[in-house]
Amino acid sequence: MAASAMKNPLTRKLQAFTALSREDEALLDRLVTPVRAVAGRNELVLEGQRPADIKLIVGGFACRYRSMPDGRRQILSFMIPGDFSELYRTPPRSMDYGVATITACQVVDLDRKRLESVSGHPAIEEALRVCSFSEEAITREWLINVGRRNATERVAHLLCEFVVRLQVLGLSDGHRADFPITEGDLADCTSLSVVQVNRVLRDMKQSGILSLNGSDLVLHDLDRLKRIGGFLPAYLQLNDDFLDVPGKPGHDRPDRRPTA
Amino acid sequence: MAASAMKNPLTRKLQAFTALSREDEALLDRLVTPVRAVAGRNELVLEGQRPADIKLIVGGFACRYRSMPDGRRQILSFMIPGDFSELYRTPPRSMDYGVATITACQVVDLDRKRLESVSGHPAIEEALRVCSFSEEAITREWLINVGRRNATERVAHLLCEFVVRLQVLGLSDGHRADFPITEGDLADCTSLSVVQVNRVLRDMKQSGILSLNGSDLVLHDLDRLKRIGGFLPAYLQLNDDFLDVPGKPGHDRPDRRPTA
DNA sequence: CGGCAACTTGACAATGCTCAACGCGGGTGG
DNA sequence: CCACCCGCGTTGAGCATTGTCAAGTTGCCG
Repeated sequence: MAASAMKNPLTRKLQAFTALSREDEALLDRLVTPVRAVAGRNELVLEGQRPADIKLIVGGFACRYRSMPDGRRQILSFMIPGDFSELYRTPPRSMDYGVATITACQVVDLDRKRLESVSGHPAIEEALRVCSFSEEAITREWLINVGRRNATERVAHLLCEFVVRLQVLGLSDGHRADFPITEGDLADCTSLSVVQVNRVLRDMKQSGILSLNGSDLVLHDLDRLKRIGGFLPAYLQLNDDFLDVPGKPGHDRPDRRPTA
Repeated sequence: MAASAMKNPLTRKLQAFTALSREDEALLDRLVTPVRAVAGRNELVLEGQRPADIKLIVGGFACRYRSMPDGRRQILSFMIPGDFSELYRTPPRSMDYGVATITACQVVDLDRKRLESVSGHPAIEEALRVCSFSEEAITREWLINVGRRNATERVAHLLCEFVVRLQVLGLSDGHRADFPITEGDLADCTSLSVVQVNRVLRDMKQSGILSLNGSDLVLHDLDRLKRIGGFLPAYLQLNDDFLDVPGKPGHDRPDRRPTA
């Protein structure tokens, strides 16, 4: 696993969907460069515009969002390392959402032509298609989350999804993660008020489900959290390696964290 | 419009995205056959399954949906004539949603191979890509709807979207439409209770915004409805023919408070 | 004519929002 | 170096929107 920790986040993510050859990996390595640093709380793509190139996050967290006329914001999806601002299809007349960093990010500006260099590499193309489906499924899941789950369930589901996605990248062992997301961000994801998010987190801390000091998130009782949120990870379309084996309460996978 | 009313709904929809040649139209005509009749309230694709072929609706209304453990249902999108159950990409391991008819429908069962016969027809491929983006944008819009709009706004937005989409197919003049959707269906779309949907519709009828007798829907004050719902149709990615001319009063910021 | 699905309405309950206030820490400018 | 400020977190009180429950009507179809 030490070698795999060196892989770039895009490769890691796509390998969670489909097996890739060494040539595929080499091509992806070439794609993920040059990297540009962007501070936190910065716009990457403005709402309603049609950016010249596609942004690929390789470090840090960003989000797609929409602003409401009254100034409120709805986050449409989290973007974590390995995620594109647009996915594998002809761009539309104009984007219906914006993209902004949450934390400081490392970003690759991908010319659309350059992204097409993957054509002729069926495994990568297949992985990108599954990736595309996975993202749509996440949006559907968020619609369910906001529409049909109460405050506690929403936060629980969101945390479960987040940690699984990080685990794919080797950024979490499935229980602990660096979580620099503010309560305001969580509120914008779940369509709750900041106050309500705060209360939900307080209750979860008090019942020993999780702890959150600064940006250090620890999920002490992941199974409980999954049950609360009704989290069933099949929609993420991941390989079986990343999905739970049913019946195992504490499925610890040793050492996914490079430095701790 | 008489000749164009003869076109099949798929052709009409795709032409709202991109211009098509006569050969393209002929190909699409061949695709939309044979047609099978399905009664209302019937499953077309079961949740969690991976159907052998793609369903294309050519008549009637259907929906994508998810069932919750407590038996409630969330409708993820309306399917109207011209809509596919899956869109233009490699199918996933399993579907995270089901597809069911709402009214009696006419359905084409499309072998995946057969759908690939459009390759080599760039205009159709382009239209399908835009179509795909449009559908995703609709899902995002629904997430906004459920997350950030109150009951009146949600219903207003849903009705606006529905009528515009029907207009593209020639199934509405933009003000009147056959609307065989029950209040229960609307509740499942908007994440409201049936009771609340009923109250919203009652208020709208009383304030003269719309009337609804049986399945005959008339929108008397479309601009007001758009303002209430904050409906801005750009996300549908339609040709300018189908979009509002800017500068009309309908483009103000939406009313935040409900009508009464 | 009976039955069922959809629609309708009122009364009540609850989930989560708004408002307001305060703590805390890191950064910044004087 | 210190004071201030701003973003973030925290908490309580009151209340609005919407859900739940219950009951009754309508209308269609067999």
